[in-house]
Amino acid sequence: MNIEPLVNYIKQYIDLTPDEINILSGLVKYRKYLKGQFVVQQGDICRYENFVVKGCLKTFHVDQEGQQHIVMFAIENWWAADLGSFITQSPADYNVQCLEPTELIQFSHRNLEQLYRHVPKLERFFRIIIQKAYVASEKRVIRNFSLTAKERYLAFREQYPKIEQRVPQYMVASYLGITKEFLSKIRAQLISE
Amino acid sequence: MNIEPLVNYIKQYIDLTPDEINILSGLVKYRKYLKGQFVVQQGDICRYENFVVKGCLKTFHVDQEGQQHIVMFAIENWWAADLGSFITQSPADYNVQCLEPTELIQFSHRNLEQLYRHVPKLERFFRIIIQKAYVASEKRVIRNFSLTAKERYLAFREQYPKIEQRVPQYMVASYLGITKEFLSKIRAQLISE
DNA sequence: TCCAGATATTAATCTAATTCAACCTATTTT
DNA sequence: AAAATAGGTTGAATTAGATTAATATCTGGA
Repeated sequence: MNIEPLVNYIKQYIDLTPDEINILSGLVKYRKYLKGQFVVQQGDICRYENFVVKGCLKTFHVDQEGQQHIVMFAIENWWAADLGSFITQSPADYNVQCLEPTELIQFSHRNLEQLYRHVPKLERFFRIIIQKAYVASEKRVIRNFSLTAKERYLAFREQYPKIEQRVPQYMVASYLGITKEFLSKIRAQLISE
Repeated sequence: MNIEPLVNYIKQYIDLTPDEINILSGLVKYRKYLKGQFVVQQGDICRYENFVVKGCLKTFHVDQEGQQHIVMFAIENWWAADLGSFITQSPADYNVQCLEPTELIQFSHRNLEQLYRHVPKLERFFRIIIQKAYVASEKRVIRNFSLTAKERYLAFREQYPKIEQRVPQYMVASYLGITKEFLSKIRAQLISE
């Protein structure tokens, strides 16, 4: 169980004493997944908030017509979960699936509440993390409205170059909210410019 | 200064002692705005996180082409700010403007940090609030991808009936990411059905 | 009461993006 | 080596929604 990446990540935002690190490491699970495995499935309750130690995941929603919409990707030092489901312990709207062999540090709902009690500083940590996620999500809403598909693709490439290299193109298209064919055309056009 | 609505709102999530309420009320400002006034302007630093006691506001972004995109509306018992700007105390991407005479309870960045120190429970409160906001924002991203403009309008009407009655139709269109003309067409179509 | 500005509708034309269908690689599987 | 599978490209037809422009309606002052 390699908890170090998580500790380093947390230390960017708050200090942790060795004692607190011990409490933390006693309240999380370390788990490995194979490529293709589901960490959360739409309709199930999301049991864990997951910190990615290694690997790559996609969070996606399947709509009434059976179409897949990717909400986000997660790689090393990111988080993956259906947070809405996790918070309220109600059925998930999203699936979280491994695109590579993946290792996660998992916080169960109950243990996270315990953790808040024993290390209240972590309440602050998670507030800060979620604030950042929220701000990013709002920016995405605006970008989707004010930019063309091509501009959105360029912004994605700029912002997440590491992800573009790790996931197939049709998933990038799904993340951008366009068809794979149209992304292919955009790319062809960019090359010929 | 009418702090009661805020206290009642907070008490939905955490308990507050009379002492804590006192500390709180000592660290917030109460301010009235006229219709049309700006609470935050794009480019300025967002000084306050604002709780709406009375009134109605819009948060919007003006893009390079000068087009206005409404990110959210806020009415009684909601929050209004450019949270990204507030958190990092950097220039705002959004404007927050009053659509009616409005009364706000304002948390300055510095006072909020003090408040966290004196009443650590509030760290928990704001974490919960922001979690909810984040989940709502993600849902909006998905809805924008998987629903047609008509479906999005119907969802908006369902979810925020009070807001639809209070703001002009062209602002609803902006919130939905469509033109006012197209919204008008959708409405005509819905009536004739 | 009437005017001016703000808001809403309608219709014609235009365009970004989708759909569908065929085809083209690579890479695994048998 | 053949066949199956996953990923990517290309082109023609279609559509959701934008743009433009003209007209209509509503509203709150002087």
